[in-house]
Amino acid sequence: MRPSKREELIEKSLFVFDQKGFHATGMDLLSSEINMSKTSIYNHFRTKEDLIVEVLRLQDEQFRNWLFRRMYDLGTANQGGPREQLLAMFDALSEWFEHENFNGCLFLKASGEYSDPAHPIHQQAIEHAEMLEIHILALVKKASLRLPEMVTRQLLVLKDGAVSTAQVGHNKSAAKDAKYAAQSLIDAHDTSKRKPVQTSFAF
Amino acid sequence: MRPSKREELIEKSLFVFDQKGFHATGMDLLSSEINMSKTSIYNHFRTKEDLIVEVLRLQDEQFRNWLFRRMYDLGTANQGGPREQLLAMFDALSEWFEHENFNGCLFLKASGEYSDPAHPIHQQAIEHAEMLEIHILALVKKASLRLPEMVTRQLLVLKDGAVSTAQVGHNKSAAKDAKYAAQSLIDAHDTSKRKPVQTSFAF
DNA sequence: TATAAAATGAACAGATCGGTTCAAAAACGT
DNA sequence: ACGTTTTTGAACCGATCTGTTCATTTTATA
Repeated sequence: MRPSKREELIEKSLFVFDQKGFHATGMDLLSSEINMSKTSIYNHFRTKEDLIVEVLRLQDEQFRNWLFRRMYDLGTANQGGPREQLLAMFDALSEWFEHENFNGCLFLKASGEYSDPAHPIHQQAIEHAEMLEIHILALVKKASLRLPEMVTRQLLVLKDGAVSTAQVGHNKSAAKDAKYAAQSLIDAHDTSKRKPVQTSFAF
Repeated sequence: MRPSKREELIEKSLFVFDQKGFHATGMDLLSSEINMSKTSIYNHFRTKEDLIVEVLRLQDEQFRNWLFRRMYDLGTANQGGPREQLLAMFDALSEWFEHENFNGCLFLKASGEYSDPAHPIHQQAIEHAEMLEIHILALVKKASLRLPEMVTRQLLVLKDGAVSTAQVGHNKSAAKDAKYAAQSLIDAHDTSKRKPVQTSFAF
């Protein structure tokens, strides 16, 4: 069994599921869209759901690789450090949103169509989020931010909010808005800066 | 045509679609779940998609009514003003997330299953977001925050991020994290407080 | 070039899809 | 109590669903 054929199947299925949705994509349609016989598909995967799980695994790998690489490249330019890499996440997101094939987050859509958290497909969405959190947390700690776990979760809330806002489409500036919000958050927790005053006072 | 039967149909369908998804819910199953004959359903609605649009209209009305009422009640306690109402949005979200029937945002799921922005179902999701934005913007302006449009979009990004984080389920503290982030944001744009310093400086 | 492995198309299975039809029953307004 | 409206169940339609079967062709390896 050549690995390339199987990989090609998963990659092309990823595109179709992303564009048309999981339940809305029938196996006959998928077969014709990716130019592979249904017999072959079922020779590689026992069920449609098995295929979807593998599709999500590939997307997890591809997305994380792309995002972290992009954060690094954009963030380390001009002597940028971990703080700049964190902020570059939102510039990377912006690039993603502008892409012609952007159609929302596959994991978000997967969790929506398979809402049982115990379902293997939903589990993949959960695992993807956990993997992202590990990497972001490491960067937040490198940036010496106070309350690193909370700041990490907040940055990921901003990221997910930008993604879902971009998916629904009511706000084209989601990535930029999220970036400015992230800047405020990071500055407010930067140990190298004076702690911002939280209570009101006169000038 | 009695309005009560039709309303009952929409309300019960709302629950089923929310729990099982749109494509995953067949009309025969829906018919039995809501105890109404398929003939009657199709006497009220020409197509399944027409029904879904009406379901989303009801959800828009119910959710906005509930959220704004809850923001007002929670936010105006203890002499709270618009600032407290805005922050109360995240307390309301937290209540929602804790509810036994919480299954994510119906509009987010709708936009995921009907990704064409021109589709009437997707349009309902967009309109819902716009209606929310109008109300939040009014509150932000009442709170005399600088850059009210941007702050509004940022607060909504935090809200959507908390919702999608709670849907995927990898973070139970999403509402609380979003609230703290919102506090930072609001304080940073409060005209009655000293403008927070954005550049680093020594003590 | 011979042999094994993999991919193909097309038919098939049983279930379900969205939607329609119709005669009978139930609920309604007056 | 009447006639109208609404609801019902069940059968039915053609299409599509996930998944299987199988004989044939293509591809890779040796």
